[in-house]
Amino acid sequence: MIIIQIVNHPKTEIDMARATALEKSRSHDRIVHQASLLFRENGIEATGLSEIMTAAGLTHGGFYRHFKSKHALVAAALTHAITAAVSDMAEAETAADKRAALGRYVALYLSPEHVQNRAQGCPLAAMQSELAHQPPELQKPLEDGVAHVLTVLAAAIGGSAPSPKAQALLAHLMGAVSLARLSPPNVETETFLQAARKTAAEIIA
Amino acid sequence: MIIIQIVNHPKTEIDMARATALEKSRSHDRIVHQASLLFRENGIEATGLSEIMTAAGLTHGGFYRHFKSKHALVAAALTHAITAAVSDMAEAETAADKRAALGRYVALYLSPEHVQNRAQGCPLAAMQSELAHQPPELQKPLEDGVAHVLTVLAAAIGGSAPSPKAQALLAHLMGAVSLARLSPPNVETETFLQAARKTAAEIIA
DNA sequence: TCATTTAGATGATTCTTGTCATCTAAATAA
DNA sequence: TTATTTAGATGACAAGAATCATCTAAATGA
Repeated sequence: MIIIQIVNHPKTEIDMARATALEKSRSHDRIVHQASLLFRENGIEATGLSEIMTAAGLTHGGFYRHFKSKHALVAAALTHAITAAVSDMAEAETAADKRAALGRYVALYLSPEHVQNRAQGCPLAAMQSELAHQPPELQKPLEDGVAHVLTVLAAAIGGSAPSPKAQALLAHLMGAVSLARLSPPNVETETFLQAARKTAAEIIA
Repeated sequence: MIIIQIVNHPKTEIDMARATALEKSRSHDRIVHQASLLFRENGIEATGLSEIMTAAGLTHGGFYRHFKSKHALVAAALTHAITAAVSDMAEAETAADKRAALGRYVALYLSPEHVQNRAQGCPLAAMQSELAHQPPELQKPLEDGVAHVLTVLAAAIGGSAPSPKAQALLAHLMGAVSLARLSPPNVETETFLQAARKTAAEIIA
């Protein structure tokens, strides 16, 4: 009741719009977030819209209030995931001891946890081959995202893009996690990741 | 007419069976080969059975004379592609100068041609993320294939599996080609591949 | 109070899959 | 000749997808 009274109180135009707009914005964010998890976990094509909407607590029909197509959602989810990944790296870029921070990031990337946690891990490693088959309108967000990651890595290493070292490092990180995911989880995994960390350190040096 | 006469001539049982069996075997091989190309080029899920059968010069309905399901074809196509890739490497394993032969293989893998030629290139690099989502019955052929590749690489380097060097090398190769394919083709590609070749050489050394 | 807007739900559509029963044409065997 | 086998073709089917028109319930504004 109190809520209703409050709602009925006069508000500024911005406030009035904000109430519903906020709801929609929250739904929007939930859809994007769940999509980014499911795409990484099960693949883009293998994930249906209804699965995503259900995960977001909605039904499939409401989807087109938020996106004009599945492709548009893929773009949003990809950008979302890359942005999150870059902000993980941002620490390495701004930290006092860049090298130490970068080392911590590399150790996190080349950890067994990351190998197992595909849904919350690096979107490039998780969706690599599928990303190459996306339609042209997705290529630009993708290429921009890759370029962004490379810029941040280059800065953390101590140079500026285009940096062959940053490229070699990213390639090595992605390849190592991908290969680890193609092999059965066993005791060798850790020694393999150790070898990958060693190589990564040599690339940075 | 002559042909008919020849056909009507008595043959041994083996010969008689061989004529049709050979036809079927050839169709079978064409299906597997075209599938392995299309899966790498456009993705496994994105490639329909009718597309594959048309590419093999047949119609979609005949498919189930050769395979019990699409999954069975995926397994056959994957094994086919990995076997072909390994035989490319075999030279490096048996050559007099193993290191030089391995160097040639690495140069070929990290070439612009391989980056562009996804359909005929390394199946692991081409289908990476999709392979991880395949059903359990495909995991064993896949893991065996990866293990086989690693064994051959380890032998070429001069050790035996499990070899952290071979693992790090394969990871770097796969990652470099994948990353190159995620970026727009431009002049930087060659300098990036150059950096990747340098790192590969350091891993082997 | 009543009219308008809109986020989300329902349900239908259209398309594409993988799958399979059935038909054909040719080759083999009797 | 006639019967049998079978690789491949035809066509249908069910399941699942993306998409979208329409309905609903609630909130806004007059």
